[in-house]
Amino acid sequence: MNQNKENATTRPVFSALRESICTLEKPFGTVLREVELAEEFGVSRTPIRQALHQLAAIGLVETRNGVGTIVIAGDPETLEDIYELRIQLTGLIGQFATKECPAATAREMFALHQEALELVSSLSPRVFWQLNEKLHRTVTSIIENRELQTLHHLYFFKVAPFWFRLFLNNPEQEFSNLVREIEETAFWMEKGSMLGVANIQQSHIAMAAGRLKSRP
Amino acid sequence: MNQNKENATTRPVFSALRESICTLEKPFGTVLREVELAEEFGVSRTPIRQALHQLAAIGLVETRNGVGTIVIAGDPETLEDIYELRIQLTGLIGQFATKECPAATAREMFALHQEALELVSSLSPRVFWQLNEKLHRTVTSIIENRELQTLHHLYFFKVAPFWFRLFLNNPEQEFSNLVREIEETAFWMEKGSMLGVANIQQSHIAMAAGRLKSRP
DNA sequence: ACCCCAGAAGCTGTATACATGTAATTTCTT
DNA sequence: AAGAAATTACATGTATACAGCTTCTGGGGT
Repeated sequence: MNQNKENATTRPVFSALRESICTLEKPFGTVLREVELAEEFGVSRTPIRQALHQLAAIGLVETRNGVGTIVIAGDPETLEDIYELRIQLTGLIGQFATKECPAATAREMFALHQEALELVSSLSPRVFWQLNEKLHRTVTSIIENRELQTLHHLYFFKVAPFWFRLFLNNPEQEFSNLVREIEETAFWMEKGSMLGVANIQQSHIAMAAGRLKSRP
Repeated sequence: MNQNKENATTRPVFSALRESICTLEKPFGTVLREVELAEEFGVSRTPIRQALHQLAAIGLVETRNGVGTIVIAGDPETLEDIYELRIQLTGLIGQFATKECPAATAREMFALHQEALELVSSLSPRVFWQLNEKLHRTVTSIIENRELQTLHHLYFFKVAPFWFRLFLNNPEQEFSNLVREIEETAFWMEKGSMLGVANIQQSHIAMAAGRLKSRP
């Protein structure tokens, strides 16, 4: 759950695999084999195994003896459970956020909005992913309760495979939604209403969940 | 986070260590050494390391290169964060619980109450731990959202070291509190009000948090 | 007497060899 | 020819050897 700073070898493997999974480069059902990954990353099986175990711990993969490690992120069965809980968790941000919005954070969000406006025409999946991650990290930083911070971070990656699928199906629409989300978040941050930030985040997550439901 | 069913070797080590930590047999600051544990459990370092990594993933320990794995469960610094979030999570049970209380579950809780009444005089730490765990498992079973179930389970173990310390300081008081908690939970279960169950749970957790604050 | 640095001891991190589990394929039987 | 049992190929699980990092200790310089 806590992804530790730790091991210089395991950490990059973990991050790379997590991103591959969230961006559907390795979609639901993909089988990951330790020896293959070991050769790919140029390390032994040991750190690969550690990374896979960490991914299993946060529920992105499942390891089966004699078979392999299977990607279970994006499992349609658990879609509703994950989104419903994430919506509630996001609502809690309002209660556990900093009273005031640090000026630096608001500026960061405005800068992100500018950046997004410039890059929106690219429709690049990689850019879309990076903007989303930056938005997420900035919002997370205003949470003062470290436990909620950890959970919010965790569930970002749990829902990522779902909304990334939405993006691939309709890049223009989702990209413009993202720009609006960033804009509205920046607005409430400047106004200093952390409750507003939480509500906006909650709304966008709930709307994404709705779009997923309507088009499976 | 998910404690997998998995490995026949790693799993028992993980469970045993988790219980040792939660019952303060290995209190905050204890250093766990892989070779020692390996000899103690009669296995190699490999499964021990896996168990320790799992414990680190759920935030009960922290591994430092060249030093050892240190128990950080019960860290006074994070006490407030953990309890505040757990209180909120427990409140969510009301929204995500089964509509009706399964008759078997209510009966289980009544049986637990009887058992608790019989065993209360023992004041045994082990009994106290087991009753608490049973209460927890039964309450968890009425949660229909699997993600919330996982989190509720996770945070039970995260706060365990704190209330177990309360118990050791004042066994009679805490044992009688536990019996009341079980009794009240059983009452609401029989009434069929899952919201009532959630509220009772939330109250007792909040009260425990209060007791911890007043006597550090 | 005190401080600083070097070196040894002991820990975790990584690599690799071996054991065990799973599933597909092949072969033998009917 | 069809089906079931055995074998084989290949996956993860476990054990162990070696490398790198921390910390403590002891000796020498000031």
